[in-house]
Amino acid sequence: MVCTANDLLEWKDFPKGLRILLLDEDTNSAAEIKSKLEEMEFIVIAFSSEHEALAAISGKTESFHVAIVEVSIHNRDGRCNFLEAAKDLPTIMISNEQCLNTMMKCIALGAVEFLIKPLSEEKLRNIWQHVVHKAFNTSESTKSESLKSVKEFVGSVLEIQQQSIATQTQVSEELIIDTEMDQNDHSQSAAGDKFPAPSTPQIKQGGRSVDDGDSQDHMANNSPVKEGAEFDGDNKSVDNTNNGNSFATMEVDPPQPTSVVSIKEEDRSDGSRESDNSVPKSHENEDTTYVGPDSGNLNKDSKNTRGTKGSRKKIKVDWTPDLHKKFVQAVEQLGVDQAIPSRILELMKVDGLTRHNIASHLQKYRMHRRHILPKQEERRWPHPRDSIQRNYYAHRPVMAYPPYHTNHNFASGQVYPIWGQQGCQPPSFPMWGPPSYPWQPADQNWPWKPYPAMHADAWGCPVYQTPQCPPSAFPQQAQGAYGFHSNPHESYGKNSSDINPKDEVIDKVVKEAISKPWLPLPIGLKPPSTDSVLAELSRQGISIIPPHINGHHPC
DNA sequence: GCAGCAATAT
DNA sequence: AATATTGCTG
Repeated sequence: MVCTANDLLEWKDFPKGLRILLLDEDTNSAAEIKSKLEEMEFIVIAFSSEHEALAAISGKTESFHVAIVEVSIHNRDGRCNFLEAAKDLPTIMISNEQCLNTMMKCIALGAVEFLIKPLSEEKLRNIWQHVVHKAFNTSESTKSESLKSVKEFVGSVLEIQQQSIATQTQVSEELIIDTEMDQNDHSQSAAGDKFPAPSTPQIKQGGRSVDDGDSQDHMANNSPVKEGAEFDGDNKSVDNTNNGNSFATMEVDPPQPTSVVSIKEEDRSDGSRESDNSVPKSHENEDTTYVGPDSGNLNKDSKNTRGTKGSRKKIKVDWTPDLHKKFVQAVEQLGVDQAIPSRILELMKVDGLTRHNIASHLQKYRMHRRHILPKQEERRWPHPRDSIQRNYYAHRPVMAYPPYHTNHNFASGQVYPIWGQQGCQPPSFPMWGPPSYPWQPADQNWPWKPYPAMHADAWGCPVYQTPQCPPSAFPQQAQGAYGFHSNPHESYGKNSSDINPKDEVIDKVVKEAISKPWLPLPIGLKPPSTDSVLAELSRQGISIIPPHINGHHPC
């Protein structure tokens, strides 16, 4: 029985009526589970053999909304096959054994959750969340009819909620999670239990069902929601796990995890802000990150009537390094030439992001590449002029900064981020990918945001605060620091060495500068004062200073 | 209707 | 400063 969009009424009592495929060879267990599920008014179709179950879903996963499959170390392999065959069906594994290996394998193969028997009513009650999650996180093309139906329903519910926020009475309250305050503990039937185990998804708000404009149907979620809420999104697996009150988190979908975007709402000057009682609008960033780009939300401003796209609050996507990395990966994957917003959006699989967001980011990204990479190349492969010049570039702290980045930033001690994996990164700044990734090249680097990795030293050249890399030519270091490496080959491999000068490098530079003061200083640098030089040397343990330091030519 | 770009708004 | 939005063009 396929469910179509016309069956919305069918979900009047959602999640009652969800069709569940149950596969458990242990007849006693199966009967018990089936009984519990039926008490909750789910429709259970039980199978005692994997073969039958596979036959049942073969080619028509739309016959079910969710599958509950028992697994043990004995039938694990077979279950893997099942998971493979049931890719489009949210599958919950159940077992008597808490075998981490098996659990991981199942999850890795796409199981949405792994529950250990016995299954309590609480555990079973929330399984609908997987269905909803799947419904919202599967591409339209591969989505089964049953999931489409659910999605449609959920979308309609959420929309209704938005429109009647004030009175959150309506229909399936179960799905509603309110936003602002509290949450988490609703006693509602659906979301009710306290987050059961591992990954039981908690839908918190949902929101958007419609895209705004272009959107895809993703939802977004956030992690730290501040005031408004948005809806969920997906899960970036590990990361966005909810902190205790995750608002809109949906469960994760192993096969293709999507991420969530965090968005900040900006205050709008127009009066539409209405109500919100909410919080003092601290808008600024801080916590106001929302997730979910779309309109959604209920809370905050949603009140307005507009339906789908009317008054969408303004939300800002926070292009975190991680998100940017995803973006870059998508671009690289598509090829710079074919990277267009819609495709990037698809590849990124980040809920909440819209094509507009990406277009905007892409615009900036391209601009960076266009303006910066060429110059970078020049610097990277300078025309051999004279040996002196070359020597100079090879050993001096050159100010090889792209125009985009003003030197004064360094001068003022401001710090910059390292966008990319080629540089030494602070422990908290994860590498963006193994060297084998095709995308990693230059793109990932663009220092748009300050990052506490380097600062200007007395010489006016960037120096890492936590030097850990071997010496290398400075021009590159400077570039790496700015994240404008354009040569992928150099990028990895020497990685950290390109960017973080070590103490010895600094020493070398300092010594050289001291011993050859007649050499030109890098553009943009002003000669250090003797005092600063001495201070720097002293700081680095260099006490012997050549007599000619004061401007006398050594020869 | 989308993509891309530039200008402008937030 | 970083993004979003808008207006235009193709």
